[in-house]
Amino acid sequence: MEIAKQYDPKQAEQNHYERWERQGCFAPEINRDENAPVFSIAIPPPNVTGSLHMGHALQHTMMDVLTRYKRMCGYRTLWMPGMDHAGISTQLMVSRELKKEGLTRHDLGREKFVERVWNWKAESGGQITKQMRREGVSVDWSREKFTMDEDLSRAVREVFVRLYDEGMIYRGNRIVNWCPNDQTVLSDLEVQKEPQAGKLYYLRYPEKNGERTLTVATTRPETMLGDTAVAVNPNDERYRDLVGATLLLPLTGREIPVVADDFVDPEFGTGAVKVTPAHDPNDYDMGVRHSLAQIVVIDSHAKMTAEAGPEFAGLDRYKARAKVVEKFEELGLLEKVVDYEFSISKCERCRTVIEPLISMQWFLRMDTLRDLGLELLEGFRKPRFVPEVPYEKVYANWLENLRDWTISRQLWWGHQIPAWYTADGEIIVARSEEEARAKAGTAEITQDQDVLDTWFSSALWPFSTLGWPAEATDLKTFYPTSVLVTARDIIFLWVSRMVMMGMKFMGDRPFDDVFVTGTILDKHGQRMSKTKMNGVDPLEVFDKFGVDATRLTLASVGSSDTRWNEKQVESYRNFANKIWNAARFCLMNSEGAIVNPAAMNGATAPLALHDRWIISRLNKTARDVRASLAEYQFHEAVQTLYHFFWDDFCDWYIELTKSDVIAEEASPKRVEARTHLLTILEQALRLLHPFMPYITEELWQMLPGDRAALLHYAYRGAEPTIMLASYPKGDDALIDEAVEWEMQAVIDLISRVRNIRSEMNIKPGEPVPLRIGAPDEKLRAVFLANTNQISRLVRASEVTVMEKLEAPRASARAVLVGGAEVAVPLEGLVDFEQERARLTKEKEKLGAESSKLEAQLANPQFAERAPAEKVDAIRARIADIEQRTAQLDQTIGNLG
RNA sequence: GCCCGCUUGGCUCAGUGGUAGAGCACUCGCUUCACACGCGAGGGGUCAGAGGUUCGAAUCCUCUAGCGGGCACCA
Repeated sequence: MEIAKQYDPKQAEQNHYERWERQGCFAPEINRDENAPVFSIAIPPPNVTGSLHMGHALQHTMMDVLTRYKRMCGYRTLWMPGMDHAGISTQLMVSRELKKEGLTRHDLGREKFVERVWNWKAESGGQITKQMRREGVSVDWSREKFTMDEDLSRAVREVFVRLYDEGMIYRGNRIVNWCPNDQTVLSDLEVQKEPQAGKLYYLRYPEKNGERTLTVATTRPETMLGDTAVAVNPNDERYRDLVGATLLLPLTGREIPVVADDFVDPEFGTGAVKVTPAHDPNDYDMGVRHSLAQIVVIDSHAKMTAEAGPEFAGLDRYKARAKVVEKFEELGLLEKVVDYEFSISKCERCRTVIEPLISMQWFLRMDTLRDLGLELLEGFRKPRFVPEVPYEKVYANWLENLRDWTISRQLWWGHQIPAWYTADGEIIVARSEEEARAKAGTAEITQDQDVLDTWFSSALWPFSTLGWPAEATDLKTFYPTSVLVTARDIIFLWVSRMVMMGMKFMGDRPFDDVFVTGTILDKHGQRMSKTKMNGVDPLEVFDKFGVDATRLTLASVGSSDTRWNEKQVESYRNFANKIWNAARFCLMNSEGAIVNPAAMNGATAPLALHDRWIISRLNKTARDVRASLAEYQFHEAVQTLYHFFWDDFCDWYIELTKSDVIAEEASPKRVEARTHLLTILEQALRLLHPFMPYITEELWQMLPGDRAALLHYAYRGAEPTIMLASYPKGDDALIDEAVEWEMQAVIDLISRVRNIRSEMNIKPGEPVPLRIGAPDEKLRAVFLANTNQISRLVRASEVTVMEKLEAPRASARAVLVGGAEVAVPLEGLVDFEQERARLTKEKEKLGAESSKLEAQLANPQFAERAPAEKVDAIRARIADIEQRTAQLDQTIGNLG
């Protein structure tokens, strides 16, 4: 068989995905076991804007590892793929394209514009699915969904109508976050606070009847044109007699009252606050409490309105600010201006400063929904956050302080709000226009022009994608889903809302676990972002190092943030090559043998020590990987697999079995060794498959033997693929500590001799005789049984095992476990001084360890309070050190 | 303002009460018939600092410093 010396990831990446998909391996229907347990994941739908970034690749890798693993364990698995229409982002993206043609969306009109977005979506979405296929994700494409699909839109309208009928959705004229650039309202979560170096202006407002003035402090002087009161704290002695007085608002001549309100902090500024109910959320609340008028002086484009007066009307808010300050100065009413740092709200997407405005919008009351979420968490600890700290607390805290959700958006791209208005302004909320007409009793109705916040439809994702509101089989089978894998920045935006909507409409949690991944930072520790241009494109990494190597790197990220480190991908690329070459060796020497798990149960012939050892190691590895994955410890799983394959399988097992495997003569022994080797390799490939789907499939398909027989029973009859082979169990009965101890003794012996060779500068090709003394009978038997391997691995000319070591004075020696000792006679080669130094150094090392342990043991309280097994372990270790030290002393003494 | 996380060898990160780990980098030696994307052998850390709890602390508690993140209506 001809196999390339170096692994070419591209070839393997092209060979299998299409076949897996075509044969239905990703669909749950591939599982023929009616009693199979269920595992399902709803993908966090990527936005149809743009392409996939490293964060997607990270999450997709983890979800794919889990899905492939569970599938191999015989679960009926569904990983549901899909995309999000991403309202504002997508609309902005297409608007930007239009701008290049010198057009705005208004030139096209709503219908044509939306059509154009759909075209754009088809193109961009196609790119994304292509990229996902490259990642190797085992999602069921036959079920792919888009948040604006007809069935998902139906779910959105159904939810809206039901919530409206229950009085949880309402329309109201309230103060909201307005983006003057995007011309839409935003929810609190789409607004970002930024520190801003600004000024605090102290303005004097004169009393109407009297000499006094009241000074207020503000960061936004231009809003004074809309002031309808000044508020002070009711307990503030300084202003007590002013409460109820009337002030003359400068520049306008308007009479405004001084009111008392607990909100006012007497310590801040002057202790008197100007109240602008139409342009500040706090003032809005105060205005409601004191029945103050709302005077709108800033419009939706952040320009001053006619209400601001003829001098200001039409001015930009910042120009107006300067002018107001100037006027106050002229009037001698500007007390002072001080530097002041405060935080400013900006639009998350376009960075424009948000203008708080009073606007007619749709809102969702969150009180009862919030309680559903909190009850689930407090009563059932669901969802279970991994890691629990800090996410559970952060999530609970946010829920507790939840405010109503502004769900309408002044956009064209999205789910149009299912509300209609009659000529006389009556609101009809219905599932369709027909239903609305029927309810209204007239065809003369017009639909609300706004669309819903993108996150409204995302909130329904775990059940809308499964067919809700229909009583679909998928819904019964796959809801609730098993786990949600996501980044931490959408816990509020998305996770919490899915929980609330799931509880409300399904009466059950949308997922059991929430695994929150870390973030991949650039090499300087900065977040990757488009604006900073510091992102690393996953496709480029795939091209350079292969998908499997990249997946291993990403799976190693875990739940804490990690800087991108290409060296690490390179080391996993090397690992892939190692796997390739190990398999290459197995396959080049496979004639006459096949993969045969039954041949390794020891029933037909007793197994060699190294066979029993690798079986034990393999099962321990499987057990540990399973335990790691159960806790989403991907990093731990990768480490376990890496060291099993490289250290145990390649460095030791292949080398120990090599002499039998490459024997020139065909013999039953050779067949047996080859069978064992192939069988272990096959098991190792299965262990690796969820992490490295391409290389494992590529190699698995080359293995000799009946591959169909290797499939998990749930997939009997399917086209053979490693995807459907059963995941190694990690059988405790096959983990044998005694065998591992024995093998370890051999490994240690070999290592010590290699150390001697290296330190004594013995040429690698130069054979040396080896004399082993082992007073312990069992240990002696182990060495005797493995003289061939030992001889081969240390390049020994001869190996002599005896009870009591006898060796020439001119030998290099090493002390082993159980009182055993090894000597390498080196007539003429041993520099006695050098050997003395070498042994003395070893003795010192042991001495240092021993004195530490002695000190610990000497503490009477240690023996008293520490658990007995700890004390025993230390005593045993000290005894071992003593024995070794005594032997070393003797050896050094013999040097003369 | 409140809350949280991180600080471990040159670099990137594991470890979370019982003698400090990995990969990369480094040193020495190897074209050993799977692999130089490799093989063998090594060197290197008082686990940010101080105090405390404990028989025992990188690991638990307190404080300090540096870095990062989240939340908040301070005009």
